[in-house]
Amino acid sequence: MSTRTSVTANRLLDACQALLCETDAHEELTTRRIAEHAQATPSAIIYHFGSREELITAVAERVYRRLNAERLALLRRAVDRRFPEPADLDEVIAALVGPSIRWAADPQSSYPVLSYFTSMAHAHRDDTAHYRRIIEDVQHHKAFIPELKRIAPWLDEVDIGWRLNCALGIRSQVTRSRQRTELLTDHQMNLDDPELVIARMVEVIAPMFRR
Amino acid sequence: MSTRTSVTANRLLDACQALLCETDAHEELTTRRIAEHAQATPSAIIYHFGSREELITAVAERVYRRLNAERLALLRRAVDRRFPEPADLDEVIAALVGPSIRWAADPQSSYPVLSYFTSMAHAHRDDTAHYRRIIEDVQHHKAFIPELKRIAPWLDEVDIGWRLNCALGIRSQVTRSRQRTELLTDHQMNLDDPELVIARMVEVIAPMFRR
DNA sequence: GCCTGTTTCGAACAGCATTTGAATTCCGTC
DNA sequence: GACGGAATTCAAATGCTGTTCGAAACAGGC
Repeated sequence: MSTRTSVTANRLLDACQALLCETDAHEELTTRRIAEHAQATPSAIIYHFGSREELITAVAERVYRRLNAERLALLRRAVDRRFPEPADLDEVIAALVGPSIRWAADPQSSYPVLSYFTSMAHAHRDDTAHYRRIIEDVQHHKAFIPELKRIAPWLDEVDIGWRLNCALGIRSQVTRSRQRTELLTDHQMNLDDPELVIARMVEVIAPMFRR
Repeated sequence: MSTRTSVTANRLLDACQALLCETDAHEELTTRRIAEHAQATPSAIIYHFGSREELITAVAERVYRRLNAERLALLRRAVDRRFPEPADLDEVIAALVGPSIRWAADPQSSYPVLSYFTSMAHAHRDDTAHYRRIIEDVQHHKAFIPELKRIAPWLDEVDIGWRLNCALGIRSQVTRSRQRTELLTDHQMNLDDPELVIARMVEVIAPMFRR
């Protein structure tokens, strides 16, 4: 196997990402089509990544990293703005859920990669690390715990983690089950405006951290 | 195609469900293996159901129906207990999320079917009805709206639907991302005890519907 | 007995991810 | 510039997959 950094490897990553974002027909995400799109052969995928799944995982990891960086940058900004006082709760929650919501609403973004990847990781719940590894990486989320603890010191760390987890569940529901959200709200909510959706989420999540 | 009710069709449904529940290796959910387990041939799957996916969908539908019935029975019980007063909020929320949580915690249950099915339906977001049909069926969830409206009359129907949707997101997070939940709560929460988890969820969801 | 419609089955087919081994390209060293 | 060994590419082959097809087996009404 190679270093995963050759020009071909990068073209494969880009091709895979493009196919995941452009089309909704993920049936067509075959090694042959990815390779064709990258001007390579299916064997190149195996050579550089070991398997088709590991290529997809590598793509997802790239995208995840960008999303996480955005999240953490927003958290830092929220903290800095009030330091040394605790950050504003609404702003921290917006930092937590905002990037996902904005990406999911933007048809230009790479969000479909994450959407597809998490579905797959859940379906193959068995499996050899490489799917789960990314899904279970909660370090960036854990970064929110200390600040939330400062905001709501009467909650212990378990309570904070539990509420954080619930907030993430709400986020997933909104980003990944858009149509269900629409049906339950009778199409009265404008899900195309991410800032409005974020405000709605803050409105529901913030009370979890209040007395 | 047949009526889907012949003895062979039923054996195929049972075999598919058994394979989905028994093993974690869903790679192995092939037409040949399902057929073998049902003492039939792969062609029988096509003949009775049209495709492998439609067989899986039929299995999921069967399981969904049972879960929904359980949910609605609990809702009715909660309503009847206080009639003509509005039902107890905590009890209504427990009716909404309880069955899923209990099924997910019970290794004997058919919950893996739903877990697998929803993942697949999300991954193939493109697609021809037959996956989505079940996922987007929110009628049983909508049944909760009128009662929640009686409990929290100061919220309009959109607010209720939105909060209901958020509650479902929390439920999904807990049932489907168990390990993430464990990590965020530092393994301090006993996720094996469904009643304890339900109580924790009520504690977080109920405030959404309070003034 | 036959005939019609339903159900089963085995043999094919196209497509898939991956393996293999040979061919090609690359690059530091002579 | 030429050599040698490693890194990379590729075409062909392997063993899966879901599905198609046509022939066989079976059913029940006349």
